[in-house]
Amino acid sequence: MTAPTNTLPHEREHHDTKARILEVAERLFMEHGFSATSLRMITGDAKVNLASVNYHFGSKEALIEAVFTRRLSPLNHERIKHLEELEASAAGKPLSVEDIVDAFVMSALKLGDDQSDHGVVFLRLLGRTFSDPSSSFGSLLAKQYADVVVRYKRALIKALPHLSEEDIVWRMHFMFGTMAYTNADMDAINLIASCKLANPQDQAAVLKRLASFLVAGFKTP
Amino acid sequence: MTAPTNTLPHEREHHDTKARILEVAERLFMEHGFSATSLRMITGDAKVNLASVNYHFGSKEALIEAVFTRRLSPLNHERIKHLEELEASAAGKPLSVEDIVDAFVMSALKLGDDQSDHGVVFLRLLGRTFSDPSSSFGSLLAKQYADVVVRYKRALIKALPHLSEEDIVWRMHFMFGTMAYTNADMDAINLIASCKLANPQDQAAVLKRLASFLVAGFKTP
DNA sequence: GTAACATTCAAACGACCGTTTAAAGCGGCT
DNA sequence: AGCCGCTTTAAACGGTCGTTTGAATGTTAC
Repeated sequence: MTAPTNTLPHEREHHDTKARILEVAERLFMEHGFSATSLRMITGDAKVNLASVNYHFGSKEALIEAVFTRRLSPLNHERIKHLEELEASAAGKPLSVEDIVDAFVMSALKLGDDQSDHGVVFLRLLGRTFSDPSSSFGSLLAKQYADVVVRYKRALIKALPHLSEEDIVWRMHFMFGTMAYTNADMDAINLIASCKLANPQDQAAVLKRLASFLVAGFKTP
Repeated sequence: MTAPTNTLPHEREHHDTKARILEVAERLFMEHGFSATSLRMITGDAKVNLASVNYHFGSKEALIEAVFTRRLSPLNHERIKHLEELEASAAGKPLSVEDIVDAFVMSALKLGDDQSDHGVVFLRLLGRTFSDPSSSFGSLLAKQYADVVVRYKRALIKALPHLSEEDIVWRMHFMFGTMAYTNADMDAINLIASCKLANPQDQAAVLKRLASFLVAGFKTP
């Protein structure tokens, strides 16, 4: 039909249109949102033909899904792997809240598959999407996150046995929210600051602060 | 020119078109986002003529601004008033973190000017907008929040003298984020839950949980 | 009544949207 | 050579967008 089959004809003759579309789309979606980013903006920036998107992905919505699964799936697999390693070391004992939150938050840093800040760009996109009402991605995100949620919830229940499940659930909700927003609107910090910040874009340092903030929230009785 | 002058002709003959536009717009913006909500959707739901928006507000963007200032301004004034009352009672002594966070978070509940949940609807819209990249509202929100930020920051610095200003700023950033997301995506909680929650839409109870979560985050060394 | 004003209305404007089409380009193959 | 997939291209499609227009409608003041 249309999409590339398994046979890769000559792998990367004249640079892959598909990959460049994904990259530019990710950036523009992050900058302008989904419905405000037109295919003409994407194909224009990527210097490919307008019809390429529908040829390679089928539709704009399918492109959005592709942008997501490309990054979100590795991220959540990393989160699960990270947690499993902790559980293996603990040998049945409950994990510390510190370790659990750390695993969830810091896994985001290991997204630097190839290049520098691609992972961070995607994190911001992800944060913005969590509160984007543009339908249908809710179920997509739900599916992608389902396993992560189940496992971290189980670990937190074990780590905080004095809390009810309802408490755990709400605090996880708050954690997701803080995480999403922190990455989404990193510029807003300057609104609050009005003083020079040491490392306004040192992701690792920010996430460390975030983690300790969240740990304290989880631990409160 | 176009907009209604100070002279109010007969106050409310055939119910005010302008008010109904504002109300419907607020709801639809919340449900679908800004760029995905068309003026035809708004005027259709509000049962007013399409041109009414441009007649009464001038443009779509001006309508969005109107939707915001109508609700956000009273909210932030309430936050400031709440904080000032605490400070008056304290007579120069530092406030407790509990009181400060409580004032910020709970002020949202006092928005029920006239009706039931209009305030909550707006809170969700506000949360979604915080991470909406649709430009220009950044400066609008910044202006609306400037005073609130300054005062709460000052109060928190006094309440937590052992923390650096940088710590305070980041934790306020986290608070803003958690607050925004919590109200924006109240449905996502069901994704995490998979167990029956006692009060999934009792705003007051949720905000109480949120406040204690945030207080613990602020207090951590 | 009528002039002046404020509001509503149906219709149209040009611009941009996502998508489709049909032809052209191009590498690998026999 | 010629054919065959795959990919790119330019152009157009129908539709929706925000906005504007000019006439109709109501409302107030003299």
